[in-house]
Amino acid sequence: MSISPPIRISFPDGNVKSFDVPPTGLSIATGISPGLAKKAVVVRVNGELWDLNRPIDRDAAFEIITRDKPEALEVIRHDAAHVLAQAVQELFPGTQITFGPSTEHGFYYDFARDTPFSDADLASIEQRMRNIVKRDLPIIREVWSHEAAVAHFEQAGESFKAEWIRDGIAADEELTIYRQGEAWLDMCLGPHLPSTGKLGTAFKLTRVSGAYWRGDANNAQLQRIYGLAFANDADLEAHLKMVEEAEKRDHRKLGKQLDLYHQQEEAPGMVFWHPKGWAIWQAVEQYVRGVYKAGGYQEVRGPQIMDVNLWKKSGHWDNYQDNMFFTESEKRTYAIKPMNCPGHVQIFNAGLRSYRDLPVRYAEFGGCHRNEPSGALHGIMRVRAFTQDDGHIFCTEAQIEPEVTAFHQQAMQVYADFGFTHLDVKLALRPEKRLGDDATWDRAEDALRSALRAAGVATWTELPGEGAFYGPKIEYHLKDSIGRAWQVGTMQVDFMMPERLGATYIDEHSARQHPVMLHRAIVGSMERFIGILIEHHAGALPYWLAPVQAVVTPIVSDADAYASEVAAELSKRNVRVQTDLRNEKINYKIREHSLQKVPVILVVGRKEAEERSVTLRRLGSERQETLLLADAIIELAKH
RNA sequence: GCUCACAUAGCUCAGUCGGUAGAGCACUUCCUUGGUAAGGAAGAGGUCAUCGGUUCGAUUCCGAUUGUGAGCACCA
Repeated sequence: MSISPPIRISFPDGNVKSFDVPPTGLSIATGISPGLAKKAVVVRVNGELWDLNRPIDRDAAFEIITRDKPEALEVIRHDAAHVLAQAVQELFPGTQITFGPSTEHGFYYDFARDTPFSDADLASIEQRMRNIVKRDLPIIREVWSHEAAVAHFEQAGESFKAEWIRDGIAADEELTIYRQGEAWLDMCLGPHLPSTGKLGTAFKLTRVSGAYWRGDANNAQLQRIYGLAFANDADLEAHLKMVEEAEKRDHRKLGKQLDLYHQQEEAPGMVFWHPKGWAIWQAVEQYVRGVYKAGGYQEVRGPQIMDVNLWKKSGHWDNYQDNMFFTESEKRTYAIKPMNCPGHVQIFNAGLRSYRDLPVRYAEFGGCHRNEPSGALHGIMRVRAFTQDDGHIFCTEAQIEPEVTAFHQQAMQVYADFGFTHLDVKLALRPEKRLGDDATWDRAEDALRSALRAAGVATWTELPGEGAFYGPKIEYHLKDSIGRAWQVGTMQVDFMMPERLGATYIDEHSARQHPVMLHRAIVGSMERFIGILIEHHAGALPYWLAPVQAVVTPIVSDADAYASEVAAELSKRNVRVQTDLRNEKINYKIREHSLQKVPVILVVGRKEAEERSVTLRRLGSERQETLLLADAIIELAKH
């Protein structure tokens, strides 16, 4: 028997300890203190997370990850997924396991089973999970050969697992199996907790839904069970509270409560804007119109329908015919426009352009219709009829970078003006189905990268395969009240469309050239953006966006005439103001207008009518402030 | 589009193990003129999403359709 050299373990504080026999994370932790061993979830070995009971067979930089660390939470959640899988297989034999990762707040696991899980099943599955935790089954890591694993899963009737090992795992990749107790195992990269008891009680199954095997709609439909999991009960409780609060901000709920818009069965995915909702729209539109102007854009307007041949030329028909609406007249088929760019190209083409004219910037509040799949519709965030703050810049290749940089800065200013400080910047790269050659795509993608750098963006996420069929794009994403991210702005470089639709300009050598086309939007869809605004501000829009900025209400009917006069004066200064002359007590009216999120309530009684003053109360404050009418007008007319 | 769930008054919801329905708020009328988050009384309001089946009888059970919700897929 040869004597192996001692194993050197170095700790984060710089200490180094030698072991003659490979220690485990748990044994090292126990050596330090039993308390630490109890709190330990996994260990970090040379940067990799390892199981507590996996022998450390090499010299290593070593760190103990306790339960309160973010990395530990991920392990806990992943473990919950495994416990869920075991519970389901114990209760419903014959159900196949597939995958079950951790998520932002918990975990899910996808199962293959003919009968759907019911809500009642969910409750009994959760009970069984708690039972498995109580049994405190040891979780053990084993390394298997591919053949053994395939044989095992096939014999067990787990065809999805067997398929994944064959197709999804490289032959030279280490394949690990985690046993959970005597009878249950799953293939998994790990790491895991040392036993199911360590999972604790802070988990909860939330819902069951469909998902596709390997994320492809052509594959088998699986059943996904979602759950929440946290390190302790208090965190789970806090999360549930937060979700409850977030649901109160849902734009669909607030849209109804604040009487902003409605949707109905006869027009799925379309919006009926009520006066108050449309007032918000107008405020946003006026603001964006100013942005167009400041950015050197000329506002234009194209037709709503155009001959389908134009859409065949542009390539939209090939890619999106299933998602386009068509109409027909006198034996011609027209497409209801799903985009504004071909229209803008027609306007560009209507005259002879010189290189001296470039860049040409067109903008439009362009109404578009897209026949989105029914399952995609969501309030006013994802609709079939929407309006883009769309713009197209026709320019030379050299002008791309300054144009993109200027756009980025303008976009960030717009988001800040609307109260958004945090947003994600992404760069979507060439998709599989695309126009143009790779060299052109290389140039387009690099142009966007260097423009982002020039604009001072330090980090962005690159999304391979997510670009438009005609070019790569920068995307700006905001999150809704329940954490779902929505794309708002975009900037896309397009070398294809001008050529396809015959856009040219005359260069300095009198030669015809195709310009580069930049597609850009800042708020994106007006509908979606207003939905996000409603949620972000929980319905209490800032004064300049509020549909009703002020309500004037008398205390006694003797002051009705004065209240109307105050409202008329404010209205003259373009304040969106209403009166409330109803025969109700002031408490009642204050409550109602406060719930309607009106930023300013002006109360007038006999005293104010005599003094020609108003008593002003701002939303969110109980403070009252009496001002002379003349001063109040100046104050409220400031937008 | 796929899986599952849901659809009752303007809104939020209850209810009917099959005998055509109820509350609160809102609305209308009357009383009340009240100083900063709900004053009181009376009244009116529903083909229980649509279409079909089972049944003596369907809002209730079954099926289809439409729409909505969650997730998946999609998002020019």
